[in-house]
Amino acid sequence: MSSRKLSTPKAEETRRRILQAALGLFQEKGFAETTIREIAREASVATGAAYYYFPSKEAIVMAFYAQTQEEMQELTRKPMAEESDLRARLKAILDLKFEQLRPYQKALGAVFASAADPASPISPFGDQTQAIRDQSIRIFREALEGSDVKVPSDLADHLPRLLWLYHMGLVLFWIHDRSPRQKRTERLMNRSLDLIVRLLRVSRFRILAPLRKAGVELLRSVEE
Amino acid sequence: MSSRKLSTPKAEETRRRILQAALGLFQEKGFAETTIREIAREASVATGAAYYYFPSKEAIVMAFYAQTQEEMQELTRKPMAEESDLRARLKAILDLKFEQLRPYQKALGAVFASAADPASPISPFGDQTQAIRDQSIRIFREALEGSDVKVPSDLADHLPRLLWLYHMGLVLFWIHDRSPRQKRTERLMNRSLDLIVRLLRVSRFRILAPLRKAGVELLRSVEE
DNA sequence: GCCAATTTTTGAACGCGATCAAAAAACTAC
DNA sequence: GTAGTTTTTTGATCGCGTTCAAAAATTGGC
Repeated sequence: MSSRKLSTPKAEETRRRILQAALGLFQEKGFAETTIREIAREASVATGAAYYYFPSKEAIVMAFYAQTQEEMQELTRKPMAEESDLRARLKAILDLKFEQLRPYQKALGAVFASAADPASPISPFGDQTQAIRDQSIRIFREALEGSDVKVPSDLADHLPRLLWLYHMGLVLFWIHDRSPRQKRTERLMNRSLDLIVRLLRVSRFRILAPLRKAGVELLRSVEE
Repeated sequence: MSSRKLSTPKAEETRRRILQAALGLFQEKGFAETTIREIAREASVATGAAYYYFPSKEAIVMAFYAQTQEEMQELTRKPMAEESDLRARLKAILDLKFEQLRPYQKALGAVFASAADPASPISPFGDQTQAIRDQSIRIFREALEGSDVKVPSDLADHLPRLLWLYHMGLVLFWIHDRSPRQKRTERLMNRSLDLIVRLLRVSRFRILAPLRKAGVELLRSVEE
């Protein structure tokens, strides 16, 4: 994440200035179009200073990940305490997420671009993002555990990860969504939530047990 | 794709030399580590020549897409004529795909990296790759139509796209798969194929009709 | 075969992300 | 306060992808 063991003098302020300048510019012009030189200029430091605090341009995005994930942890606390219906709990998480990411929609296109490259340091699936990812998955675990839906235990083990993956897919769709006010994402979210909750409810039926078992086997084989 | 309206003198040969040099180097060292200067040197042309034939480094990858897709069209002809079991037909397609891509596994990481960026010209989901994508989806349509499985027509409309998406997911998994001889991908492929075929077989059951309908609604909302 | 028009090839130049030796500032112990 | 050490900042420098004006090669009409 950061290249420094945050030695926390007042010059830690510089780091914040650089991060803030970067996010502002990412928001304004996107990730690829923002140059390190601009970021540094905006933050009133020399070009090299950005590299003193962040090992790369992409690492700045990592810092952004971490920051938004911490915010999410806070933001979801209230709805998780107030609501017990699973659909409502999941919708609350997703709504908060999109509200939080909205200003960065354009910038995130380029960020997600690294999603699929195992070599990229900012891949949401890579080693370097594991801590942040785990924290994000935990939110879905809590959403499940505090809800009224009872899921077969073999399936329940995999559900938080699966829901996290689902939410990443939604974010990916949202990034591409050029419809007015992202109505298509809204529709997809509502319909997919319906389907998910219905699938979970029928997942306990005896007739579907062999199918469910095949599904769980599949999930197990993915998780090594 | 190509920047030239392939004026087809013998200097079209140059284009082939550049593409071949690029693919060789991508295979050897990966996409990001291969420089345009190297490609040009390997092809015995000046740096700028590469840009005369390909608008960018990424466009070379696009040409690679197109070429492999044409090969796939050829390669799948035989198994599609010989086999009628759906699972076997799908497995044949996937096996051929992985066999074809194996030499480029490392290079493809970087290629797929653009998958998620709507702005990237080489995103497999973007406008510029539509022709190639459609051709790829057609292979799955043929695999379905020539098979023995009967699928409800509302679902059948969406299946080729869905199977294409599934196959992209598998390729993505395969790129990340560092297990010996990609055994994990092999396992995931077999189990997911089992599940898909089973799901298709039960998709006609009356009891599941409402669930299926919800699923089809979901698919429809994605496809605008 | 010749010359004008066109296509192809060249390599210097640009701004980029990133690096690093050295300068400046901040901190520590006395 | 001062000297020595560490942290922070600087900007010149590197090789990269990409651009482009100009040179070279090719083509087509006569």
